[in-house]
Amino acid sequence: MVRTIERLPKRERHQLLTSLIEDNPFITDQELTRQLKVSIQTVRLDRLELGIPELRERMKLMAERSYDPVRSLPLHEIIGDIVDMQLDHSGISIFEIKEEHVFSRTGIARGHHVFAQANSLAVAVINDEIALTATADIRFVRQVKLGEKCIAKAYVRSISGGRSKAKVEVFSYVSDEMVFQGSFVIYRSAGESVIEGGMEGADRN
Amino acid sequence: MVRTIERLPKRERHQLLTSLIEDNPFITDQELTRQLKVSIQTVRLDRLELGIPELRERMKLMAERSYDPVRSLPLHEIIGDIVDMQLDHSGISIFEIKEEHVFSRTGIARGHHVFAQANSLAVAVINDEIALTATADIRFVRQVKLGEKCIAKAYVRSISGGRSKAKVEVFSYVSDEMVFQGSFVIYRSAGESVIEGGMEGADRN
DNA sequence: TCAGCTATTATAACCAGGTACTAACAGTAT
DNA sequence: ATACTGTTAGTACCTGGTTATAATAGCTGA
Repeated sequence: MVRTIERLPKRERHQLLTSLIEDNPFITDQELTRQLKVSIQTVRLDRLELGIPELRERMKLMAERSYDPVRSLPLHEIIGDIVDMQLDHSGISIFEIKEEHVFSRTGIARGHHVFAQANSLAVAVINDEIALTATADIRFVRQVKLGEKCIAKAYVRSISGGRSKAKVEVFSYVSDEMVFQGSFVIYRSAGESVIEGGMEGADRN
Repeated sequence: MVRTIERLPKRERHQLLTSLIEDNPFITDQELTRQLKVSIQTVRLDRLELGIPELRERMKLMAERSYDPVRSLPLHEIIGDIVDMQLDHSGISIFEIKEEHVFSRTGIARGHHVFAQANSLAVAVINDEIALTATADIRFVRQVKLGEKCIAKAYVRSISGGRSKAKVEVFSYVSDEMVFQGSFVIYRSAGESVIEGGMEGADRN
């Protein structure tokens, strides 16, 4: 038969359908019919097989996610992904600079995102129920730009003051080049009452 | 007639309807009918009068808002609301600590939010096309807790280094009590090329 | 007292964007 | 031939509405 050139095998069509919906969740089956050049039933069978819900369900899920005040914020716990962690000793996290972290005009990351990565890592590396940043001495060595991956390394330098203070140094790199350096003093509660003057609490079990 | 006790005058019903939808945007007219004890037609006329779109439109709007990568993030430009601004001299912003800024267990604000307010204010107060944080020396004096309003005051202390550097001090208060203090060095471009070592760019016209 | 008004309710037709099911047909494999 | 896969078609039904038209109740002013 004159198998039209357009027609894809099922597997490929499934992939295409998935990616079409992924980068436009607001697309209707009608539209998909047009783009995939198959009948609307096929589109629906495909969605069924792939477990992709109907348009309205997709919108509802998105709306619900954005309505949840906790999940809707990216800066909840630790900023960046932990890739290595030795409590009370050192830790490493990676944080990719995306559109939402930069100034649109310049493509340069806003400083507080780089700070947030370093700060949350410094707090996380302290093995204690509650850890709070007391002071920080930071330096932005060079700009970090859109798309760059920022690797923060934290080292616990000392635990002093009757175990109530720790000094943590954090260095952030973009491929071997240092972009940020910070020296943090973290207060820690040794299971006791909250220490005055801090700013961070770490939820940990 | 036995005007049922439940029935509200139109005005009050409108208010109630508005607030019902406000704190549960996922409610259907059917549900509203039950809660307001009027017919579904009345509910719909009310929505029409009040310009409240149907459930699906409401969900769509929410989904679209959360899908827009720019609008979906609260930390885009300046953190906190500017209440006073004298460029190259001083500025004040207010930032309310909400659920999303604190550790759930302790109710204490994460440090980088307080830092972000101070940092973005320090950058904003510099009257230049591009302003970048070079270094910061900061101190969290005491914790800031859920619900507290953080008032940051920035003062430009000096403009030196051939107009390419500015020193800005920021003090943050919760009702007269200082909670944060920071000393920032901001690089500025006097309309020239970008200076190395900075981290912030300010979009301004 | 009665027309005129607003507010409310009822009824029906219609819509988008589906689900669920049943059937038919083409091509391919066994 | 038979069975199986993939695709298309058609129908009934669903939710959560819209739009339009009409009927009813209650109050108001002259």
